Amino acid sequence: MTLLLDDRFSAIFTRLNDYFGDLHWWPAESPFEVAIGAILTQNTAWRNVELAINNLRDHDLLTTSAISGMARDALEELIRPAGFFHQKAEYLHLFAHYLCAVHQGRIESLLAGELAAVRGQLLAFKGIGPETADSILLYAGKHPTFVVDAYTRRLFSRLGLLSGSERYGFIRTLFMAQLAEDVELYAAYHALIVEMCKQFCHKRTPDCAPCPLRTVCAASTVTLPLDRFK
DNA sequence: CTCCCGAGAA
DNA sequence: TTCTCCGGAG
Repeated sequence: MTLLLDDRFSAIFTRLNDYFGDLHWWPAESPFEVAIGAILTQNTAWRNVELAINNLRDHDLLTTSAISGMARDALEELIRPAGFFHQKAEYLHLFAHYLCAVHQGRIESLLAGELAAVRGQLLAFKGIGPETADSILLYAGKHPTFVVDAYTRRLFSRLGLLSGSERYGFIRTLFMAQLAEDVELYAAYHALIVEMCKQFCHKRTPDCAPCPLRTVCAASTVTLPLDRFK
């Protein structure tokens, strides 16, 4: 794949970072809690994930051994607010069981390997796809991998930098090729993209008028002169 | 492609 | 009532 350097990817980061500042992602108190959140938030509003995680925290169940040891139906009830609770309970169980059986219950042990190798191991789990794997790798494992989600596709297609239908791996590789290999940069950028879409770049009716990227956005409904990106 | 699912906003 | 939400499996 041939990729030409395009400073717009860095320019967008700068604009977002100037506007939103440090968002302090990922909101979690431990690497394993990051993984739980990453699985629970699949196609689910973070608000609902917080309800589920708080249920687990209130019962001191945010550990691999606790998750692994509890009954499936009890786990389902606690994570119910996060939706898709039957499958997510299975995913959490499978992951926690493995960590307890092979890594003494320490996700840090699994995440300690090389990026590509650990990524392959994560993707082998039922319930962990590319976005969930990259979220765990980046925010729990501090590995330099870029997280691509529906927000990334939507924002950058509206900006005119993606069509939106590219494969996950293509978009991930594109961002990593355009940016310095930096865990903090990748972590902050993904957080900024999420916040940007939650506040302005909504799916159906984007709020373009107050959007901090309106002057550089191809899809902005705000009428502007043609001096974009300068 | 369809299905999985609750919660709050529109 | 419908839509959307920090996707993934079959």
